[in-house]
Amino acid sequence: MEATISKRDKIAEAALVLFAERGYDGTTVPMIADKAEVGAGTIYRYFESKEVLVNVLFQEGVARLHESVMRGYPSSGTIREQFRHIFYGMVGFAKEHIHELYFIETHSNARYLDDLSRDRFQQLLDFLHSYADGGKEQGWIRPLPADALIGIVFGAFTKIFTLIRAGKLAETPELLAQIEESCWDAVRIHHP
Amino acid sequence: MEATISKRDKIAEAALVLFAERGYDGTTVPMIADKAEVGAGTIYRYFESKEVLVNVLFQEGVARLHESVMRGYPSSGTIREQFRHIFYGMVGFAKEHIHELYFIETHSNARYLDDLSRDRFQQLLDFLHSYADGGKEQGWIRPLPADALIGIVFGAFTKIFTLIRAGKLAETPELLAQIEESCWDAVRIHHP
Amino acid sequence: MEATISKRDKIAEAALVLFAERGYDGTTVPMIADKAEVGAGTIYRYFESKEVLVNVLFQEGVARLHESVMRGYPSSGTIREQFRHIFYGMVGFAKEHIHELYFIETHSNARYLDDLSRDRFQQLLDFLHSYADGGKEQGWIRPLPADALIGIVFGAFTKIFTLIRAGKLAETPELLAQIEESCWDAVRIHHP
Amino acid sequence: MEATISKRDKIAEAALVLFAERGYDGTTVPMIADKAEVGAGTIYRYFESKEVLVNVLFQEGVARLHESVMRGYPSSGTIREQFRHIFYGMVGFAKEHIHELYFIETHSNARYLDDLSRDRFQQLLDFLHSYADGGKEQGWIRPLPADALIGIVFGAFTKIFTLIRAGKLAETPELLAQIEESCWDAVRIHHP
DNA sequence: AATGAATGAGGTTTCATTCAT
DNA sequence: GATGAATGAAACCTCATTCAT
Repeated sequence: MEATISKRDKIAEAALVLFAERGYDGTTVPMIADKAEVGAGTIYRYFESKEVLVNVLFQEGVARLHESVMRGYPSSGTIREQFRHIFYGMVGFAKEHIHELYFIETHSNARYLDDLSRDRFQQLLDFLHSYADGGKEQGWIRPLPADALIGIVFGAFTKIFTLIRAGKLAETPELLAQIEESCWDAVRIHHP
Repeated sequence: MEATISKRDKIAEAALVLFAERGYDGTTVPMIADKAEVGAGTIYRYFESKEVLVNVLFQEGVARLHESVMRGYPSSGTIREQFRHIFYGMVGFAKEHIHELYFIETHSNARYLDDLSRDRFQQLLDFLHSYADGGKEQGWIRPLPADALIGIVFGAFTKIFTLIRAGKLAETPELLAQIEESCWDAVRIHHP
Repeated sequence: MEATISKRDKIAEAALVLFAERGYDGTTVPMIADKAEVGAGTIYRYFESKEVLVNVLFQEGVARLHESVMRGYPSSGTIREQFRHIFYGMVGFAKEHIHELYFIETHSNARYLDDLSRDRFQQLLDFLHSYADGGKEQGWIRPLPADALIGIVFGAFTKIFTLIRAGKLAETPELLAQIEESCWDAVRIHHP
Repeated sequence: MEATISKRDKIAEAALVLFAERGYDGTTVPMIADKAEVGAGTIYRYFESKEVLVNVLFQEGVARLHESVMRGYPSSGTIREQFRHIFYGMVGFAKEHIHELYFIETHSNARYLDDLSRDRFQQLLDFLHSYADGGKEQGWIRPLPADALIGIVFGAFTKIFTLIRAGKLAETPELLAQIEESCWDAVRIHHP
């Protein structure tokens, strides 16, 4: 009665982990039910179908990631400060729920995502686009297409956290600081 | 006799594209048969099972990627030259078959990979590890764990080629040159 | 106390309509609960199971139909008068609850009817049998098996009321009078 | 290899009997597979879904019934002769496959019938309508709505064949002749 | 060698029923 | 008494694999 995790949340959590580990098609509803310790039928009281479930998880995840990146964004800070903010926003998000970033990354192009899911993800990309465009205009960021710049950082970052999640890399403040610098060096212009 | 070779290859090619686009679990054997324009039963003449098929494709892909990266490797060149060689080896591989790199990337941790597949992939990683370690020893590469360094470059690179494959980025020599520089800047030490 | 009675009746009424419209197997307990505006669990306070529910409804329906046909039966009237009485007894019953006759008709041979339900229905048939046999003995009714005679009238009658229920036929005293005559002509002997 | 009943036909036959005996919702796909002596999956090679199956059976049944009633129809015969022809067309159809008429009768208003099924059934009704209207114009048939006239005959007829199917009535030429006369008397005008 | 019809295990989903509130 | 969340057996359907042709 007190501090009980709701069934809905247990299901969502179990599904997220399994989708991240095995993919959507490799995860069965009974697997989710087992991990969440509920009956298989119970899942359908909270989510219309497996497809709706994955979309809800994706939308919620993207919303949280968006929020993590945006909260306290230094709109009038330097491009460098803004980059650091975005990076550590992603770090905070990834640390909070180690599977969620990987889930979003691996599912962002999935064929079973509905329009709303695609929209929400696009909104996040739009924000990053505007950051990249601003940085390019001010001459701090390389003159690459925004998609490429975002891809480089996002690609490198999620790969690193995948390694951390797999236990192949130990997450320390020092490592994160170095990765952050590495990513910044990947996108910034280097003046000789 | 040529028809026989061609049939096995049509199956392999169809399976590779589908696995890259829909994942292993999202691809059915009849789908592969349709795309390869063979009967479903024919697939089992060439591959014992769907699982064997995905492992064979993975092993062949990794072997080709390994070969692309290794051929003409400038063992006595500079770290910078070696980096460029590895990068353009990956480019050459990715251009040759746009789906194959993505297939390898998305399947390299899959639960259905057998020991041989994991081994072959590890051999490729080992080579990259030794490159990274050499670079660090000589003071050209950041003092990050080799896994992290490889992750950054591999993560960024495959993300970029995913965007190219999706048509969101146009592949030009200039773009590639910039990406190469960007990746190098991500891992090298910047002297003031 | 009145509310209690009303709740049982709301369930019975909702179930009857749904069983008539969708059949027993096509009707779910939640559907009945929705239509009756009660919780699904409440149904089980009044009826042990879905199967018990359909049997109770059937038995009550048959009892009411029997009653409608028997009340005021002119035991010493002519065969013609008795026929008219039975016919308008069925009409009265069907008008009182347009779904109930169809429900009885479509469920009278169902595999889930229990012995009591079959008995009650047989009692009604027995009464009609004795009427038919009497009519045949007196030379007014065709020398067909009683089952056939009853089938003809019952079959034609329920079909007509199905059309009325579906709105394809308007129920008027004139129509009913003609149908009554038509049914009588179907079973009586025609003297040249 | 010779005179083997095709799997498709075994499935169709098994499904028809079960749908007639237990209704659509009361029949499960495994039941059909058992009765047809095929694997459950085989059904889906021939019919897209259970719903498609019931529609195909309905359409084929209605087409055969229509054909039975129309073949050799005496367009220039008397109303009486035409009635006899239609009646014995139905008899021929019902005798050929004792379950099929009952299947059509009980499913003709089902919610899962598609537009084509409804259309085909309406075409049969249209033919009977035109017969009834012709008979009324010529003063041989009672001035009732065509739907009512058809309902009376169809209702009585299927009820009788249900009794025959259930073994409660023995089908003899004499019985059929009497039923035919009875039905005719139900719809014709009686001149004093 | 090549096919694709056939299979049944296992996938997603529904639903009669129970039971804590 | 009344509820509706929870359940798991069983529904419909898919698909990896086999095998007669």
